[in-house]
Amino acid sequence: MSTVTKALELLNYFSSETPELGLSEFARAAARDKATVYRHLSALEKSGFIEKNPRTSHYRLGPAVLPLSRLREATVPRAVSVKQPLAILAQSTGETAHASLLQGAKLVTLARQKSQAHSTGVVVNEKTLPLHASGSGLAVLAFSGDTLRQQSYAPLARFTKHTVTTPQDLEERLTNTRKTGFGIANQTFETGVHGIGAPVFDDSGTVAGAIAVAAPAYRLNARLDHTIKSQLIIAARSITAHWGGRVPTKLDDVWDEHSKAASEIGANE
Amino acid sequence: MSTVTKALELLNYFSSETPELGLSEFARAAARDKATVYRHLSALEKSGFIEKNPRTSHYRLGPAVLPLSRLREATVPRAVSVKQPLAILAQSTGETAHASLLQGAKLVTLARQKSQAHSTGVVVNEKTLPLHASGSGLAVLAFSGDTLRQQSYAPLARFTKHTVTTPQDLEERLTNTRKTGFGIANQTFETGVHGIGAPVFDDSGTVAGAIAVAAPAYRLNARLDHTIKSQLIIAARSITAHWGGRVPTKLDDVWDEHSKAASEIGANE
DNA sequence: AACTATTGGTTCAATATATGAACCAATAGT
DNA sequence: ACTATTGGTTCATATATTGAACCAATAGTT
Repeated sequence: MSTVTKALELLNYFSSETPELGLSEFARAAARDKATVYRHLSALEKSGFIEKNPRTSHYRLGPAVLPLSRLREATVPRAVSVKQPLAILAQSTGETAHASLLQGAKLVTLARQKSQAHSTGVVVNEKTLPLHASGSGLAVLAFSGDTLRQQSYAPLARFTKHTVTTPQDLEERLTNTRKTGFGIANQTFETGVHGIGAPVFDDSGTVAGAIAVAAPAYRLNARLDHTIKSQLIIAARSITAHWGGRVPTKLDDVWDEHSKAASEIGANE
Repeated sequence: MSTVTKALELLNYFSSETPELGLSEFARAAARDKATVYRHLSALEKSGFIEKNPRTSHYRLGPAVLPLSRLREATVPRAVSVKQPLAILAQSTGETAHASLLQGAKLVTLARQKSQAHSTGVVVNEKTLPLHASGSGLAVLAFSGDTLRQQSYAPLARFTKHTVTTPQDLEERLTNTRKTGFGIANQTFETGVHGIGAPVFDDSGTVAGAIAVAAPAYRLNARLDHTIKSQLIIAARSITAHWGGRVPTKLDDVWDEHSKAASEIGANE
């Protein structure tokens, strides 16, 4: 592993729960020598990627990331093209909509949108989504290469009593995801929360992220399930197009099936 | 210079004008060996800080900067506390308002707000502001340490025929900035554009950035000048407070002077 | 169609750079 | 007053970084 990679890896230890870390904490977390970590942190600080909290003398993210993020968004617009579909998704389903970006083996939040329809709703926090236990994660895994899938096997963390924790079970869910076109996380990440996710593709020709709708499990009936899935298809297709990607033919067909089924149900009502 | 610093420095070669660069371009720009640059770029790519455009195989900023920027803003809110004062600034002056962040020896755009008052207005592009030739830059330089001032001397680039290009002239302007509490850039950066800037401080106890109003030179009369300065004082104080900083006592007094003078003028009208 | 210049990427010996154990001084906790 | 922790530094050792030379593949010229 190159020095640069090791240094940049340190940035991953920041999170909304621990936005600041001391030198020793870093060294412990990264399991590296204190002197090494110190030099890496100093280098990052010099470049403005981190800075020291003048009061605690702990390290926190620095201002340099802001202009980079602006420029990235100007170069490759992601957040901006997600905004509208996400708003529609939240509004039409009456639930919380969420868009995430695949980052190496992590699924990070890009944007989210709470609906005003109900007084109770799912609150999404800023943590990265688990690939094996969230609707978005399953959607991404199911349509990504083997490399990512193998990485995600490593330790299948348990979040609730419904979390899948064996590679076999996971593989089964992924097969199901490919068959239905949706990643289903029925209380596998958080008890009481039912998540449904769909993959989004970009110009690299691979999965780039996912969108999902999270609803309180008790509110999810057949009708809502249908609404969510139909709206997810629309949103996923729109975002994929904006990101310069193409929905794989197979998935496209599966989603078409769903739309047809939906219209039949509509006819029966 | 550490390897990490050298690698991160490469990110500075991205700009809104050149959002993508090839390997050879990078090597030329950074004046370093191609092999070295290649490894640095590969390391950055591995961490998601850059990615290759699948079509051109050139490098561009990667998705990793987005979540970092979100987290930075969640940890140390900057953009969010600038938004409202900037909007008020633009509205009350009828001109373009701009907020920037001091990043090493660079002044990068944090946010901007165009006013709707006039059909013509100053368009601010995304480039970094020159320290010696912009209102914001002078404001920052005047209230920052010697280290930064010396760095900024290096090559005083000429932008217009009014640009100051000698250290002596610059020092004179800085003295004036300290005396009046405002950085004045009358067509020193762009012909026809008159910029007025004020410094903003944060919890580090030093200048952290600046806000400025840019107006077409022909529109700037005594009255508008007064309005802009008065509003800048309000905005700069508000933002400084939100950023956890304190306006230096001397500057505070100077600004108080201006307010008093303003009320006198008001009385004469 | 042959020539030339340029591109992104790779190799390997030379060496400059990163590493970590031991060591500070300064707080914080007991 | 003692102990454990903190952020930070030193220096010989080892290892990762460096760059000249070298690819194969396009792109531009003649």
